[in-house]
Amino acid sequence: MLSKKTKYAFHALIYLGKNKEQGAILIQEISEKYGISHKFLENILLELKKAGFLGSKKGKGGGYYLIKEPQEIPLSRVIRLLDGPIALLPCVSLNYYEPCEECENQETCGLNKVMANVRDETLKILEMKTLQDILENE
Amino acid sequence: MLSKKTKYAFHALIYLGKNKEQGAILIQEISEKYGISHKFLENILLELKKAGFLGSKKGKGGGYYLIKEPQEIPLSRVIRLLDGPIALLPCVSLNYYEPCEECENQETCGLNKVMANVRDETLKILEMKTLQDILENE
DNA sequence: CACAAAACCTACAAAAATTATAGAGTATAT
DNA sequence: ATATACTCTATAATTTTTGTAGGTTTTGTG
Repeated sequence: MLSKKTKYAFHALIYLGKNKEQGAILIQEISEKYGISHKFLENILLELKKAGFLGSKKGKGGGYYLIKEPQEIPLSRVIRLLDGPIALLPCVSLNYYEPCEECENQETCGLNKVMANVRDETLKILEMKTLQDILENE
Repeated sequence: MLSKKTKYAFHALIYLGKNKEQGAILIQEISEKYGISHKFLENILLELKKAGFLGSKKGKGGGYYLIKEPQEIPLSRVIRLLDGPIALLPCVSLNYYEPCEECENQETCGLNKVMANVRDETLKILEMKTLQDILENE
């Protein structure tokens, strides 16, 4: 399951995507809309900004806005950013690789091989689906 | 990522699958093989037994053994048993459904629709892959 | 039958991760 | 100059995961 952080990130991205033409949007507007703690959402939006999805403006009239096209934001990137690895095991993670402690030889580990396969198939889906797909279903 | 519980469950199933002809196998044998705490593994094997994957025998000469064919144990069932939902959101979980608090109307939620789609695709993989596939790669 | 072996069961403790909050700092429009 | 609203770091609270303790029950064996 996605963490709340990631779920909230998606809600924020969706809201910003739907209201693109309005320019900068307040954290507060989004947090009230979805009943998310203002401060918690603040951290999330900041991460999304640092990752290059959002832009922001300080001071009066400020707020956040999308700086990427919705079709350039695959689910996989958002999930990796907020939740970490998509792979089911650390030893098959492309972005957060770590060997499994209990595994003597990764080369001959059947679990490793099958999970690498699952990862590839999962990534196909999560890289194909983008914010655009979500917006089209709203 | 899978929890350690689920990962250990897979290791145990693999070990029992590989050593099928030996009959009942001690918890201790598995826990030592993979460096898993005996007591922690005990709980896991018990769950696998209650779910109908394993049989057991008490007393001297006792232990655990596989009672299902490896091809009858899809990854999805093991993951659901130990880790819970496979879906990325509670509102699209088939086995652990819960509405999302922040979502007014699930019927018109684009996130819901896309995540239901992701769930279907993910399930196709996790239901197709079985313990048998892992054993074949060992 | 007595005993030892090994699974069964419940509850709890420790550790880690997630979720949430606090408060001071910085940039900007008016 | 001031109010507004994002930025940043640290920390607190909560929940989940991981691990431990200790007794109970079943079963094979001498």
